[in-house]
Amino acid sequence: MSISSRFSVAIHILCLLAINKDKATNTSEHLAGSVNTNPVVIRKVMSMLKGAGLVNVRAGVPGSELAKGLSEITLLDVYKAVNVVAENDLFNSHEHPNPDCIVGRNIQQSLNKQFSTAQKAMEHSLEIVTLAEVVQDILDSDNV
Amino acid sequence: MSISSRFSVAIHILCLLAINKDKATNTSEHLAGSVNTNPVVIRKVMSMLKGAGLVNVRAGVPGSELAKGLSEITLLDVYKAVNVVAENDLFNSHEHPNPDCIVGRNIQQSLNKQFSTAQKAMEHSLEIVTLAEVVQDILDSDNV
DNA sequence: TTACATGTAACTATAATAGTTACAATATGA
DNA sequence: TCATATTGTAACTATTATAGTTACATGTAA
Repeated sequence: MSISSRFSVAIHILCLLAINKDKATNTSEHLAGSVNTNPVVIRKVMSMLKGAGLVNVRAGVPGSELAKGLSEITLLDVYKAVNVVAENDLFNSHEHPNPDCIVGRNIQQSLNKQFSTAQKAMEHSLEIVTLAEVVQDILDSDNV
Repeated sequence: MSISSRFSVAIHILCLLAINKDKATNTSEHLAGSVNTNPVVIRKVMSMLKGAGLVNVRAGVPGSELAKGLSEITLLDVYKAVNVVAENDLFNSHEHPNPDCIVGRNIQQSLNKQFSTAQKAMEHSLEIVTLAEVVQDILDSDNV
């Protein structure tokens, strides 16, 4: 199991928009060239980012741009925008354990506690990083 | 995307073995009755738990038992035993971004850092909880 | 040696991902 | 206004993983 690459594609796109300010050139075709995928994949991700208020893009108008400052967008914002993991659903529990068994009738709530805590720990790690840091890291890496 | 319920099934099994010390009655048939699944599913999970040294079970001999003390088994041990998430593979990155683009040629290492940190945060959360706590929680819940 | 459990291969149904084709809807410049 | 180019989306495919199931070989012990 792995979290969908929609997330990494979304981060890639947003970094590109941050670095290339020339809005009109940021078409799905062009972005697809950098990500190395199909333009329709880009447009689908773009549609989700637009829904979350992270990018500006309009039907018929070529190109796109960030709708917020780089340092105002955390990795958690992007993660939620592209809907790769549902609320409290990183871990999948088996359903309908036997209620006639002490373990069966109590384990779900115990697991939910632990799983929820673990998921939150992961999400918190994404929350404390902004795209500004990721872009800076990319620029730094390229200048070595 | 969700992490396989093999993990929750494995925890369920281990809790049962902790509560029912009568080894011979812990057959895959019986465990399947509490988890509410097929005995073969139990045997597959059991095979992985055995491989990780968490349970004792032998071909031809009915039943099973814990191979370690409850407080010596963390949720991370179980998670690794059933192999639900590969090393550094919780997040799936898009492959082959364009090396002719500054973002394309640098984003993978930036993402790997962030994704690895997030995965470790989640796994650490599992590491600090032992099965002893989960079993105690189950017993407490049942006595309300 | 019989009975019964474990171990495992092979198959099914289901669901999600990533990519693709096709086309409608939209906006803009000539 | 119309031609053109792009976005938005539906519909389809191939691939992969999960969870469950059947079938049967293997192993143990009474």
